[in-house]
Amino acid sequence: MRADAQRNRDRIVEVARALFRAKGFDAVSMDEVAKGAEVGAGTLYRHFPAKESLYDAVLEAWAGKVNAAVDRALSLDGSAREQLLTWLTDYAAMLTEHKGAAARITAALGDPGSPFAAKCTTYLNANQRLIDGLDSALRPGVEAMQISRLVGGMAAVADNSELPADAVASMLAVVADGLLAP
Amino acid sequence: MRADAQRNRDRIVEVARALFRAKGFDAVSMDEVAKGAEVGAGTLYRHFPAKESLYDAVLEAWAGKVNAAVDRALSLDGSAREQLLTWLTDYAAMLTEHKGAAARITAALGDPGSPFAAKCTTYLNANQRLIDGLDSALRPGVEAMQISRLVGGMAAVADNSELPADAVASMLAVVADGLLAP
DNA sequence: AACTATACGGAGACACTCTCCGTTTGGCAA
DNA sequence: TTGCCAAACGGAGAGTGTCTCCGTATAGTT
Repeated sequence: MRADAQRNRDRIVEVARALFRAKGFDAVSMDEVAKGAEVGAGTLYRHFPAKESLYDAVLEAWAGKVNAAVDRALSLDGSAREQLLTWLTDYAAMLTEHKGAAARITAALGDPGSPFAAKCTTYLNANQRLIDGLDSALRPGVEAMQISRLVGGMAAVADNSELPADAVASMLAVVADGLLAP
Repeated sequence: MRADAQRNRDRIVEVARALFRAKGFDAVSMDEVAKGAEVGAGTLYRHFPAKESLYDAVLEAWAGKVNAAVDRALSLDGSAREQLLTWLTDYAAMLTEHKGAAARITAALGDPGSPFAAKCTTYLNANQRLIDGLDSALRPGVEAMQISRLVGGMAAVADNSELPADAVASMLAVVADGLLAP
């Protein structure tokens, strides 16, 4: 990539990150990003062929936190319920960190063609590692996809309605108890 | 209301119902509805000041089914778990009957200014009746809003990803077990 | 210094929601 | 029946998005 192209790309992602964090996916226009990064619309769209691709680039580093979170939960010195709840809470928090991300990523869970496909795989693997780690404490037949959807759905609701942390926690507690073996 | 206005309104709702059912909220344009009902855009917007108001009108009758469903569940001859699961399943099925409805209604749950406010109240009341009916079988402190959000979130995920019935059922089973007393 | 692949910018095509306002019409009163 | 006017109509177009096209500029190489 040419040096000017790299510079522009970096600046675009930086500006977009700030805007998305402040206003959420829908409320940010591509024009706004282009103006902020001082590039033309054409340049913006050559780097990121769709708005979702730009969003994906913005979330890049953040996806790496997922594995750290599952490690942390599994290494926790507590009951299976505590470990599970820790992970679910962290997981939901990461999904709601950027407004609009939870619904988008959860919707993409089964779609290999989505710009978020790589992130979905990361998530599913993390949940699988959790299932393996908690082993027999979970109800039989629980799958990674199921947990991803359950928590993704809760995170999307929390995000949409801007719920306080305790409302989210009480919903996650219900999900956690449901996931543990009867 | 003048007779021609009534006729137009009825035709608009009828056309919109068919379109929304077939394509979902986002994929239907107001122009399309106007063309289909053979009215101008101005007429459409006089009857329904926003697209969501039209959607609300389309869902009108359907909201009445909610109370019937909660009655059915409570009068069921079975365990509390069976009653709860029956209701959650019916509830989720009603939310996913129209593409896009689950996410919209769930997002409106705490917003009295939404066009869906009346429907939200109906839902919340239905869940409250369920809580009263099941009484001590549920975990302490469960609220109607909580159940509405939990199931609304699941329904939204199911709707977005077009999940098969058994995938939805397995998620609802987790939620149901979580809601029952430990 | 010349050359070319690469990248740039911004006008504008296209799709949407929603508004404004001149025109038409249903329903009533004389 | 006729005349009136409040109520209703229709559609052009304002405003706001996403994304494309293509003539122009420039980085990096020879």
